[in-house]
Amino acid sequence: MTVNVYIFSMSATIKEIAEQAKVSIATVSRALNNLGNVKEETKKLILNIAEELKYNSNIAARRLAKQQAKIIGFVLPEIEGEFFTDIIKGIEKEAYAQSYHVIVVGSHSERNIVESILNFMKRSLIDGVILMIPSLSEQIKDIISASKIPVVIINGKNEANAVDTVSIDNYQGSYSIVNFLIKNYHYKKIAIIEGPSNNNDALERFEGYMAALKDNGIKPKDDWMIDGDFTSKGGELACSRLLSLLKKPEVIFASNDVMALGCYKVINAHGLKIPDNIGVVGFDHISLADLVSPHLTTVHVPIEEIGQEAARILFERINGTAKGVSHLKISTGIIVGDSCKIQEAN
Amino acid sequence: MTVNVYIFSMSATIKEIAEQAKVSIATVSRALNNLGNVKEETKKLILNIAEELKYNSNIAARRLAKQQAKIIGFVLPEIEGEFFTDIIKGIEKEAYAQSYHVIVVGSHSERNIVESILNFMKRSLIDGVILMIPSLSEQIKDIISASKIPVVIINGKNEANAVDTVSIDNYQGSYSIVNFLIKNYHYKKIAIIEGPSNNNDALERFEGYMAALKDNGIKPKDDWMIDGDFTSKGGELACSRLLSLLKKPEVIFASNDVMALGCYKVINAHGLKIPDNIGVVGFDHISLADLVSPHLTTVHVPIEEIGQEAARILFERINGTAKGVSHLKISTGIIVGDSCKIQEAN
DNA sequence: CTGTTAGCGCTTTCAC
DNA sequence: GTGAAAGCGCTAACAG
Repeated sequence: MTVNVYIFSMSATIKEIAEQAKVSIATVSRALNNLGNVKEETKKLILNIAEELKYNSNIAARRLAKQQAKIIGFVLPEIEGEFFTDIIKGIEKEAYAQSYHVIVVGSHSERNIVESILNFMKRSLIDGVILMIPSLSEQIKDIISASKIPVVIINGKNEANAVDTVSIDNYQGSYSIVNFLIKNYHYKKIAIIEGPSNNNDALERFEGYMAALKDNGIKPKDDWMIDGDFTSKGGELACSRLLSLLKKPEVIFASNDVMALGCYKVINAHGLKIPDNIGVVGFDHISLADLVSPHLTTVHVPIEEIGQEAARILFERINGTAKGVSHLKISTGIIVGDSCKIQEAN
Repeated sequence: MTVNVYIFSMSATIKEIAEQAKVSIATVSRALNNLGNVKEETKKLILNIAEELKYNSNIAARRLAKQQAKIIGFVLPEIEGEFFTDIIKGIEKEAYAQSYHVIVVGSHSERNIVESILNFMKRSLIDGVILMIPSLSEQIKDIISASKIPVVIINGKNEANAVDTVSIDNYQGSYSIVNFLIKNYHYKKIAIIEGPSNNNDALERFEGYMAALKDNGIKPKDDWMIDGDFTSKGGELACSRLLSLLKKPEVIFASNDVMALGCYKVINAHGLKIPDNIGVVGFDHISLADLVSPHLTTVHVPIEEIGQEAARILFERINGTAKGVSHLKISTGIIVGDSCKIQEAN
């Protein structure tokens, strides 16, 4: 690509192209948009001139005429986290492939999620929107169902409503790592630190844990199911409880990595060694899982893929090629670190 | 705010308002845009009707007429990092205050930065752009200088060119933490693990280190200045080198947190204790700095503020209120963790 | 103060 | 195949 100043010199309009090609603007429009009904010859001529003039269509004008924005929106939740970047990247990638742009709005002190969404939907600013929200309020549900533009929700519990959703397959991820602990490491005494009780991810992860135990003939033990809150401090507290038990577990499944790190801290403070004295596994595969020592064994969540799939589904709906409501579950994988150790048969 | 279905029902146009108010569309436009020259009475009437009709201006139409997009762009670099989210949040916050929207484009396998930028600037899509790039190629410089729309660069070395920049005050951050190590903890033997030699941040951090030593009458020691590359592995290697020296330093200043974590790993592996046997400090204050134990003492970088300031400067330029080229340095702060210990006088 | 009117650049009928 | 012309919804002179 050659970069030169002309690119910015007041991009040519179809009118100018029409003049040079000695045709009408209608023909230019047709040629440029590949609408057929244009003689090959004139079309080539027009395309050449357009190229020469470094023509770029004026997006606002096209939008006005077509009543279509070629923009989708992404509403950021209020919560913090390192993963938005990746989600945005995924969305943007797909949007690029569809020649769409992505507008990002956030919710913050001066504005709540509802307002963000509404502001988006009104004014014919965008053609579709991706929402990332921990839970759907009634108000938001109303907005969505009244909305004229397609909506895809990331990580909402798919409450069988008519909205497309994309979410992590927490159940599968949880099941497979617990199963892995049993089958591969021969762990039998597996504790879990749960997430917030009102959090859907946390709930599904717990269910996966229970199912894996059951399928392996292991009886769950109440003492080994501790409440947590997805924070480091919460992990520490829960871990302390577990270490103070008379019958300690052999391994702790923290239902997110941040809590697993809390466990690391407490276990070290107790003068114990991971994985020799006790194993730890997490869920999420946040970047620091690979930075701590020993490396954390955890469930990998393909974050960028979530964004990309959400966008893909949104475009299916925008383009009218969707064939029913999607509730996509993104599968996870296992990252094998050094925080677990094969147990001798006993 | 009351949410109801009407919001989405084909937003009214100024024409409809004009009909109901029995005035011309021009008057409606004036009233809506607060342009004066409208009798208070009619204005109130118009505003009422607009409210009633849930009027929302059609953005595309306004853009076309005003030749102004009310959108700014943000170009994501190819590099990874947890901080984009915060930067975007900062930008979006400021944009919201100015009633602007933010479009995000990324650079990835299918598209390089140059292409992203060009695509942005052409087509009158946006009114200004914020670029986040590690270094300015000649090509990009050309594009920027030819550009008709304002550009603000985040984290570029401000090469005295005419472009506004916002960057971290690496020198000050580095100087102050090293100074803090000396003044507060009485460290005298301070090693540094440098960043990549072609990285401007790394260079400035090194200079801050040197200056702080000098101002405290401490002579730098070649053995204690080790090359690094901002990766965890690089931190490990450098730390190993330092621990193998006959004359070991008392504390290691890793010029970013990730390398500091590499040090943690090696120091633990050597059976040494932080901060009893050796201290460690970092730079960046990434989220895991607070999750490891002992908590890392490091330099805090206010990331969201960077985005917000970049946007603020961009709007100054868009609105024509800028008074010369800005090269803003964002000051850092010190996060006191537990990875350092006061040294006894010796 | 208010109305008329000419665009902004593009798409899209409807004739020819 | 191609052109003329009517908008899309809004802004901004220009009259009055």
